[in-house]
Amino acid sequence: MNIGDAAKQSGLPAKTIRYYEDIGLVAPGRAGNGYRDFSDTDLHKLAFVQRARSLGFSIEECRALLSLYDDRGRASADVKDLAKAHLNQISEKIAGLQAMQKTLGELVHKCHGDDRPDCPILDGLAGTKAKEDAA
Amino acid sequence: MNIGDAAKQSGLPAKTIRYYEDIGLVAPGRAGNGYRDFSDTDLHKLAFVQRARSLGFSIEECRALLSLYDDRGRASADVKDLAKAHLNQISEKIAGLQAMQKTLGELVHKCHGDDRPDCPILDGLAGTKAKEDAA
DNA sequence: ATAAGGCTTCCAGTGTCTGGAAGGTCAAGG
DNA sequence: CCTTGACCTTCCAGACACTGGAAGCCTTAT
Repeated sequence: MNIGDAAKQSGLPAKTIRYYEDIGLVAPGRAGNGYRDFSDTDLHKLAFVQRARSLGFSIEECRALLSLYDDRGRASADVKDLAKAHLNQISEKIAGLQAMQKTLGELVHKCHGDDRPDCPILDGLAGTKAKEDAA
Repeated sequence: MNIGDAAKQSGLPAKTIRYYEDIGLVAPGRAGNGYRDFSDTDLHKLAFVQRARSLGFSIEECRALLSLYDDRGRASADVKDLAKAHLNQISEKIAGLQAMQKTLGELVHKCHGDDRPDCPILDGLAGTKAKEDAA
């Protein structure tokens, strides 16, 4: 199967698939004309990586997951550990974003947003009047 | 003021400050010896950018905010629009991460995590048994 | 024969720094 | 005066995960 069809079936752009080959995530064979030739196994791996990436796993985490997937004798605990570590990273990112949301939301709330120049958002960013002064 | 002190006062690494000069966010003067010489205004700008970055604004958004900050005649509505657009981006990121958290959390929950190879996480990523089979 | 579309490789750019090398400057101590 | 160490300078390269584009070969249809 050529790269265009592999792209359609895996949901990944052809460019990305070539990149994945470059970094050694997949190793499709080659047809006589030099075209990449994707087997079913290759396709499964691509789809696997696509799903793992969509869950936020880094490329290196995907590589680790793929090698666990290939290892018939793996311990599911190893996979679970990797996934839990990633869940922690996700939670931290969410917490960070929620903190931003709260702070910025408060500033936005305080800003009247008309054509006058006075702006609590800029004041907050500048560090002047950072605390509420008769909010 | 030298870059080391500017770094301490703004909370930004010296490397980052040099980078910000490179891309034109700040333009400190130079002392006779070639060292950068940061004025109070430069320091304020650096601290401003530091805060804006910590709220997740991109460099280009920071550039826009700085120019609004410099513009005594700005309309606060312009600032508010920028901030609200950024709040939307934050909300979208949070939603995306929460979706990942939910999906991955369910997979982790289903995985017994012992030394046997059977692993619902890998099955889920592989697309086989993606739906719960007697979860 | 030709044209369209898919495939190949390679180079460069995205965004935001970060690390390191090679070398100039400054203040303190001997 | 010389050395040492901390600080400063510039420039190059790398990190992440692609993405775009150019130049050129291969396949298929007309």
